[in-house]
Amino acid sequence: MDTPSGSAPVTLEDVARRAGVSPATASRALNGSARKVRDEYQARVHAAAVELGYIANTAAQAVARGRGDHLALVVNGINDDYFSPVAAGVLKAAEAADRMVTMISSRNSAQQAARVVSTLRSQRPRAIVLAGGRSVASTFWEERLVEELAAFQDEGGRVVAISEEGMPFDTVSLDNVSAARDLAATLADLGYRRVTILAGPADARTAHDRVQGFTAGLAERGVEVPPSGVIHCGFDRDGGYSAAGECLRRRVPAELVLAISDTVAVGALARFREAGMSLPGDMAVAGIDDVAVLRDVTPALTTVRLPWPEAGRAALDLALRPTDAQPRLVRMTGHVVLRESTPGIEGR
Amino acid sequence: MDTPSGSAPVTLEDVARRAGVSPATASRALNGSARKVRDEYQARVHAAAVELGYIANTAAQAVARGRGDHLALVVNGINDDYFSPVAAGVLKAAEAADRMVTMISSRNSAQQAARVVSTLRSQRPRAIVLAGGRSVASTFWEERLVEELAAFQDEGGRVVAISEEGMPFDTVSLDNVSAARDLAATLADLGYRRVTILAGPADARTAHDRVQGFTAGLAERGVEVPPSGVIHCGFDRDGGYSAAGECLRRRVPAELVLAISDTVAVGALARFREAGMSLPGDMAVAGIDDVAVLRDVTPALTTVRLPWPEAGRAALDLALRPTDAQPRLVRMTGHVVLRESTPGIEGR
DNA sequence: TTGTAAGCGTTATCAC
DNA sequence: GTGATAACGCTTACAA
Repeated sequence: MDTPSGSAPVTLEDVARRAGVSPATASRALNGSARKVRDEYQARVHAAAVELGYIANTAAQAVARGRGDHLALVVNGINDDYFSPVAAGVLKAAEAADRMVTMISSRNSAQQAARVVSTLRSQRPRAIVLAGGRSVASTFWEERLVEELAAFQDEGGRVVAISEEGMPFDTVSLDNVSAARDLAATLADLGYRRVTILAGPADARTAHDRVQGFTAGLAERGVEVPPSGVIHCGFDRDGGYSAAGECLRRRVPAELVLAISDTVAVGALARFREAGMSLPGDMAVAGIDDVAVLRDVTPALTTVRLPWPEAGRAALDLALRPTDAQPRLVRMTGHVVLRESTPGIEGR
Repeated sequence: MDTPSGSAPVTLEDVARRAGVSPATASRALNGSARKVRDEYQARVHAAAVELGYIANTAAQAVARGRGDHLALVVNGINDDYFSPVAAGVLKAAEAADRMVTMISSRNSAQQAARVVSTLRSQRPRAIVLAGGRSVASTFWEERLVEELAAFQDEGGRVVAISEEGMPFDTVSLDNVSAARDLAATLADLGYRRVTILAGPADARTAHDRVQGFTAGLAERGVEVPPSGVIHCGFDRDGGYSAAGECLRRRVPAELVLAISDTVAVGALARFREAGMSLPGDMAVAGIDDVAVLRDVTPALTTVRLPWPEAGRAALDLALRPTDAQPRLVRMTGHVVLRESTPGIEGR
């Protein structure tokens, strides 16, 4: 407790000596072990540990056991829409399982992700959870990333992806296609016919799937989106902002803008308002994700609620419940939330 | 590269053997060392490492060296207003310094924080950065936390706090008092006289300091805030929402609401709008922090921009530049940003 | 400069 | 059940 200044950390041996037992017994008493330790020793060791303020050295444990018992979480970026909800889900589950989580950002780049996984490998974590959408095409760095993860798995680590299906690892996927389809269909049913899609980056899988869903949902209701009605943009607020500008410039006749994400939608809202449009009167806007922090924008945003925290939880479950079986897949779906930004079309 | 299935990780010894040198030489060649290694061996070892796909086991390194070389970042919570900007600053600086960062949440509780630091200690990181405001009073768990950190420092780790001044560790502090004072004074100069303060939790140091700053800044301009004009609430959006409701209920005559944070301000905005008020016509609202994700609320929020990312950077600098000197202190200040939510009072 | 060998703190094996 | 003792992978005196 009141350790003298500049002291070295208390080791297991210190505890053992103090308790009058062997280091082996102390180890068995303090950390789990198949073996039982006599109650008296148990007590003595625990007492000694507390008195000395012993804290196990996890690095040493990792060396001895061949692998640490913590988890690593790779996210696209700290400012990413999905970071917060996913991380919250993972962290909560991790806490319940009494596991430490190392979070690290791959900054939206497969190259960085590959590097990051490589670094992570050196920590010998129990599992790596990779959160973040992949590319449409399989790029060099995407492949490198998969190799790196495969190598990790090969060494005895576990890999879980929260992303689109298709990686050769346990995966938790949110159904972007049907989320977008449901939203589009619902709004078509509300009467919208002339639709513009803010499509995000052409090479991002998540964006691609959602656009696919939008067009499919609209098509089911007999609504066509002309090529000029699909505007690609960045997967963030500024992307939505400039895409909305482009939308204005092109003078596409539209009564509804379908954005691939809430953040993009909010950017669009800002741009339209700047153009003097009345919202939602002059233009209806909807997004996907139901980002919590955006709940106070005006008009309140119609969106699809996607269970990101649950996905995080599920990912940790997969990570903690190893299996020899083929890669497992957990699919999750969202549900449409209608709000003020897309009033029904009464009499236009 | 193409490791056979189920293989054990490549060790330094494997590399050494392959390169035809001793493990010692391989170690010196791959990881920094005072010693020089003959160029030929250097090359051979590096080649062998690449061929074998060697990745150093940081756990083993940490055991051998007595301490790891990664950093740990303790944040209040993933959904915290300050999490994202601070973490971004820290992570960026860490990346520049080629350091891994373990992030972990203390979930707004000193008790959790103490526990978390204890766990972190077991990882033997180079430094622990503690981000998050402290309490007004020194509670049991606050003290426990400080003890835990002190013990860590005693063992040779470094501690840096991003919080209010006063902890016995290197500290980066943002001047909450003057931020609030500047804002209040500026708005008083704009003509506001009847002011209500959404004060946040009474025991949170950050909130306390900002309220102090508000009243001081107003007092300097001859504006008094009656006791009923100070409403305590949660340090989040919902806190602001309900406090604004309370404000309405009390029928406090006010033309300006000063919220201790942007998030609280946004909650208030929502509540006022719900009450049918026109904003900013019927009520001016201002916050503090300049949270990026809130930039699209309407009306645009007057606030004080606080350099959180820079604080994160500065904290990492302190962590990476050890010193024997007394705890160092880096003070940072913000600047007022006037926007639409607080138009000047023309003729009321 | 290089190699040998002794640690680092912990766990696992195997006698007792 | 317990305790030597040998790993674990790496670093670092100390010799050579």
